[in-house]
Order: sequence, then C-alpha cells, then structure tokens
Amino acid sequence: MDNDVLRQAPLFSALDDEAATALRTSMSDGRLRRGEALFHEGDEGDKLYIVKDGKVKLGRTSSDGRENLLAILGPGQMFGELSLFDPGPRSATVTAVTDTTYSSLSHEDLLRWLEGRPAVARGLLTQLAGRLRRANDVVADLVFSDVPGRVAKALLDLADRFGRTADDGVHVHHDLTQEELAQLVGASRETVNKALADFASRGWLRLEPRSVVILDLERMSRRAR
Amino acid sequence: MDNDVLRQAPLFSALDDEAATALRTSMSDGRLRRGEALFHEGDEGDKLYIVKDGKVKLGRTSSDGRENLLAILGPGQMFGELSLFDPGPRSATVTAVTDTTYSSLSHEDLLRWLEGRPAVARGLLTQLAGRLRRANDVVADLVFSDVPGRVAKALLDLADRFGRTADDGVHVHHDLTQEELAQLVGASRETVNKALADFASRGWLRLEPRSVVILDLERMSRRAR
DNA sequence: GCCAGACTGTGCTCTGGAGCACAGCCCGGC
DNA sequence: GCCGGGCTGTGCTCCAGAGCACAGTCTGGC
Repeated sequence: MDNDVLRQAPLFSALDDEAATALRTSMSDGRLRRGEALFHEGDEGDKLYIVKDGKVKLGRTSSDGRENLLAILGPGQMFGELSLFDPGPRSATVTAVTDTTYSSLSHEDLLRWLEGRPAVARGLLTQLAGRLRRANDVVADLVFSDVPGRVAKALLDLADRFGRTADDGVHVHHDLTQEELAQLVGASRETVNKALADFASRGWLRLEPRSVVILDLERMSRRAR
Repeated sequence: MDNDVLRQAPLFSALDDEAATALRTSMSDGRLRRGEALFHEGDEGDKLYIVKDGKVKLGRTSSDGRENLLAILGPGQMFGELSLFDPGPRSATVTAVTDTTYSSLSHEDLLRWLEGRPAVARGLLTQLAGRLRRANDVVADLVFSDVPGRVAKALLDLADRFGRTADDGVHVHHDLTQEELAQLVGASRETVNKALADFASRGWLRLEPRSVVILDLERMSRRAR
C-alpha cells in the first residue's frame, strides 16, 4: 500500500510496475512529527523527497525573521528537486504540519535512473512546469488580489487537495494554524482572521480549529477571482 | 553569428557543434517591432522561442485590465516552454520591448530531439528549476520588501543582464518605461517614480529616459536586501 | 481534571502605497 | 520648427492592511 501512494506521484506515473518497484528499492524512508523540520533553508543537500502520508510546509524566512510559506504538500507530492537540477543550497525550509512519513531518493540515484528513460524526464519536466505555472499564479495573486481574495483562493486550493465532500459542505482539514495560513497568503494573522470571520458571518463557511467547512463553494470561488 | 547567440542558450549549451547545427535547421526565425505582441495569454500554441536580439516582456493581465510583468528576457533566453510541458493555453502575453529577432521550435521537433539525449533533458530541467527558484524569490520579495527595495532589486537584476560598466558607473539601457518598470515590480507608476527620484537625489543613480546609470552599486545592493 | 501555553477573535491606530490631478518635457511626424 | 501624444515628476487624499493590545478559548501534558 506504500507503493500505491508513490505510484500516484508524477515521478512514477510514467513507469510500469517493474520499473516502479525497482526504483522503490533505491529509496529510503523516514518520518517526522508535527513541527519537526526535515531540512533548513541554506542547508546543503541533494535529495529528492516524496510525501507518503501527512503534510509538510515549504517556507522561507526573511532577514528580519518573518516567514512566508511557498506551499503545503500532501501525499504523493514531491519536493527538493530544486537543489537537484539547479545546484545550490536548499532554498526553503521544510517542516511537518502533521506527523508525516516520506521516501527519499538521492541525486545520484535519480540521475542514473533518468538516463535512457525519456518518459521519466518528461514526467519531471511536466512536474516542474506545473510548479512554475503555479508560482507565476501566486505572483499575479499577490499583485492583483486583496487579502480576502487570497484567503479564499488558498482555501479552495486546500479544499481541492485535502477536502472531503459531505452533505453539509466540503470539510477541509488543512491542519494549519491561522498564523500559518497567513504566511501562506502573505498577510498578517489578524487580517486573515478577520477575512475568515467575515466569510463565516456571510454563511460561506464554518470555522473549526485547523479546519474549515466550506458551505458555499460558488460564492467562495467568485470571491477568489 | 546567429548561431553564436543560440549556442549560448541553455538549451543548446549541452550540445556539440554538429548537433547544434542540426537542431538549428529545424528552427524558424521571426522578428517583431517594439510594442508588437508575439502571442497573447490564453492563445493556443506549443512553440518554444529563443530571443536572438532585442528584448521581450512576459506579462499577464488581470480581469480588470491591470498588467503585471513576469520577466524581461534578452538574447539567448528562452520562453514558451510552459505550454510545452504543461499543456494548456499560453499563460502570458509576450510583447517586444525593443525591435527583436527570435527563433522558434515546435513542440514536436523538440520532443523528437529530446528522445535519447539525456543531456538536453537535463539542460531543460536545469533551466526550469532556475526559473522556478527565481519565481519563488519574486514571491518572497513581494511579501517581504517594500517598493523601493523591489525597484532596487529589479534595477540590479537588469544591470546584471543588460548593463555595461563605464568609468562613471554601470549604464543600464533597460528600454522600459517607468510604467513597465512598475508593472515588473508590482507597484504603481507614481510610487516607482518617487523611489527612483529618491535614489537619484541620494546620488545612487542617474536617471535617463528608458535607462539608468547606477553610480553606487554598493548602496543600491544594500537597499535591495 | 487542571493548568499553562498556544491559538483565536476583535477593536484601535498608523502608515505605505494606490490613485487622482496636473504640470513640465521630450520626441517623432507632418 | 511646431504640434500632439506619450512619457516623467510631484503634491494631495484616502484606504487596505500591518501591528499592537488584550480578552476569550481550546488542548495536551501532568
């Protein structure tokens, strides 16, 4: 069942069963508790990671100590590829948001694996291109949208990836504190709290600790654009 | 001499001379005048482009018509790869900032070319990884830095790529109006103008139309961090 | 089950920067 | 060489959102 999650990962999706199993053997596993960091911005390191279970946050710290989150990654998602192809120190700190298990693969092993397997290379290219497109979208949002808009967008994105639809709405156990949510959208904790409270008072969502239930997807989506 | 510029492009750098010349034959050339658009956000299209001479801007327009520039690209730089690996409509509009010549390569030709040439795939991966790192940096700047800081950073980046060092300072013919510069850093024209005027009054730079001379790199760099 | 520390909710103040208005200015076309 | 349209420079107003202060609430460890 471990393999199931990995099989979903874009890196593996282009591989047939034997190949996937073979690659699997050169990977090693690890685990993190909530709050534990896997590596820090500036560290050396050339491993690629895939989340098996749980969630991690990918963040950077400014010179004066403020934090900004680049992404929240869940099962099947990959990170650490940057230091892999664009050599240099790690560009972000990775911290577990929930207890997390992961698999890792070394630079060397991956490159050996890439040779003569254009499908894998294309898979990686697709993955990176998608990430780049997303990053560009984030830039556009920061420039064009106000804080409530960015909060709405972030919630919809989290709902998309971690939500479960029930009869009263979409339950999103994002496991983030409002502080973390604020860092994710590039705003202050207070402003995000007020935006959330406003959405709740309009009946668009219900707030729960580290979780929300989206009641009116329609209006939330409209607010996000 | 055409080939010289292309040879510098990361896509080609991994190739030996024969291979580069061969690839060159499957590319076609084009030209644009200042202000002319090559393609628009939302267009279909799967070509990859390389700037031979001149500069283009890569921009997006918000629903209410405001613009944001993702990048200014000069000779040897590549664009359009996104639609290539992450299929979908073009995610940005590309417009010439000066008269420009370019070469283009179709999706099909590039993929054919990729097969069995891991070095080229790695070149592309490196290129994309670099772009992603840069995009992440832009996000961090938008969150952490104020407008003057972002202006300083943008000028230093332009100086790095387009500047010529003379005895009175680094001449940067960026060819951008202040409006475009503002769109590049995600701020209003007026605020950018005031930041520039302030830098000039401190003697850090001299303003010229569509161009600046950086007189004090040291202080500019300090302001940018 | 109780307590401390972490998280959440909300009012109030203050400021960076947007946006408007308008005044030079410069450059390119007739 | 003159006129007009696009640039550039600068003051003024106003507001979104940061940051502070503090109260209320939840939670996990003993």
